[in-house]
Amino acid sequence: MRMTRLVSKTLRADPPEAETASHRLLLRAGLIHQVAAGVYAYLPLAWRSLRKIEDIIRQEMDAAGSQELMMPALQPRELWEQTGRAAAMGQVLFSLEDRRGRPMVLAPTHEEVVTGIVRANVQSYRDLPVILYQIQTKFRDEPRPRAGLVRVREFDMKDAYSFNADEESLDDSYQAMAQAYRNIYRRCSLPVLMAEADSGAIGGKDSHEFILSTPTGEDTVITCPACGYTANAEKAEGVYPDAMPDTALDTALDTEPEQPLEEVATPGIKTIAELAEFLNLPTSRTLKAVFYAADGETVFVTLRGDLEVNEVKLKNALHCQELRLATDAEVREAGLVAGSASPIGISNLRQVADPSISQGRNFAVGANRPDVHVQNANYPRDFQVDLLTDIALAQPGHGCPHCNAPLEATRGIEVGHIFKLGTFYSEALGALYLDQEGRQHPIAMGCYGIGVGRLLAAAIEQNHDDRGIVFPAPIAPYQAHLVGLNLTDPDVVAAADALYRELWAQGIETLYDDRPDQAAGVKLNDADLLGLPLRLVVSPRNLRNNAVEVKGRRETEATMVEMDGVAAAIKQALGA
RNA sequence: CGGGGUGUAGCGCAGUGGCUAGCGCGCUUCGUUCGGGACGAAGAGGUCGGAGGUUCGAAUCCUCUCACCCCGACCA
Repeated sequence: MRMTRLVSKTLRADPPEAETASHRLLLRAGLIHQVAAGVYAYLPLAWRSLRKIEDIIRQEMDAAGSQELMMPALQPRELWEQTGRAAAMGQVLFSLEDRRGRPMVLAPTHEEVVTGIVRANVQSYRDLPVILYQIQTKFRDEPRPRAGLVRVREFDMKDAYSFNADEESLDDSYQAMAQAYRNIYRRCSLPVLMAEADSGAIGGKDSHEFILSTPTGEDTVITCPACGYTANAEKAEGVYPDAMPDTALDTALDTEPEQPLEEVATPGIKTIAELAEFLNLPTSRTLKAVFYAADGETVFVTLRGDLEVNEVKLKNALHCQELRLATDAEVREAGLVAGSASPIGISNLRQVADPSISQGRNFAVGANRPDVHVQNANYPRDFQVDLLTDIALAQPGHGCPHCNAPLEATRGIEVGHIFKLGTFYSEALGALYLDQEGRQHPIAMGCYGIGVGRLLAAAIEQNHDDRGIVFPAPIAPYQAHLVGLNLTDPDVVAAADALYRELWAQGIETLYDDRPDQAAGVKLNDADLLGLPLRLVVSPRNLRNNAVEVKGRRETEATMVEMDGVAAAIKQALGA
């Protein structure tokens, strides 16, 4: 490709609206063009890169025994009513009407349609297992698109669906997909973490996310450096620090006898931090009360003062669709005193608590009266709860649930997610098969997603320097960036043109900076910005030595190669 | 949806009631330059996000509205 014919232009300065590296570089290098919030055109350079990612995905998916197909993005809304997901997805589901007024949606994912396809085509255990995949445009009306291609409303996703006779077979498909995913990321030069993840309201047993560690990521992953335990923070379990054996305080806490309840005046004290300081106690000797609205019902949540609520765990525990913090009005209406609320004496609300409330004794807690707290609260002596279950957020420093070593936290971008779905969709949509004995069963399903554009963004997030993108060779739009310097010199033009033709003839994808009127600095800076693996410079100086200058994007020093041997040298460099 | 911010030339910005709306980059033409973002000269390019209002007069003041960005609850 000649740069004089390339539609996109590089930007001289960073676009001010772009915060994250990938967003900034995608815009600046002319790879994407924004059309609306979270809606982007992929310009030719990006599209070449995306197609390479797709090729890698296809090769690995095919190798794992799955079959590619293509499903429609436009679907009847009715299909989504059947599984209840129209309501579950809410505003995220792009909805429209056709000319007859029939409700339609732009699909955010394809479980409904793919299950229908399998229902129509699979009747026997002999037809299973099946894994189907596509690479197709998805639509999600996200509340807040952000960071360029990281979070958008229209995006290309590789989505795969496995259909198996039983759980054991499902596990085989799941493992095959997990391995395919690892291969895909490795081939894209992306070191990912495979983290245990929440499987969402639909349920199912296993779920893993593939997270690329970057400081700008939206997700937090909890890892154990000792045993390798890795889980999304929303899913992760942690052993609370007080339960760890080596603090004197804990031993004291465990043996301390329960003391009688005692009111204490706490003027103006509203937060846990203030309370702990006022009473000269660690926050782990207080109880924290938080109020949520779960599908409209106000729920009273208690956990130890040093812990935070994991809303995903709470949502799963409550089996509700919508969970949010209760508003001030709802709190008042329920008769609660924000800043001094207490589970003691609450009888009109559903109460949920974390087991941490019984790790330790004689807690300080609110008194349900302003400016008063209570000391020496003990569960279950002083209050009861309707549900006692793990709803705490694992935090760095907490103990690993497997080996008790201190956990660490990492930010990252989710670049893939795999789920065991179980039989939710096959039951809702009647995708059944007959086993050897002629008995009917719902098909066990799994689903597996990779955001292709997000993967490109993540690759750039991970592979760049202060001069620009550093494309991993397998996903670079072109392999070589041929720069002609001083192209007003006919000899240089002739030599560069000839080399350009030769490289393509040798199968080396080459971008040719044939702009006649740009200064050397502009061209070299653009080459760094675009970040193709190899840069070749043809110039009068090099031509006098009958040589071409070759430099890898990550290298600081160039090497001179004889003109005749350039193609061979490039092939060797790219092969290595 | 809550909070914060921005809309003026292709891009980045200046312009707080007064003449024909400016600056830098980019773009066009000519000339000079030519290895890390050149120089000179001459040009082209604007519904000042949109609608309504106030005023002799609005990019500027008021009302409404739309779009986009950033921070929080969701996901590939």
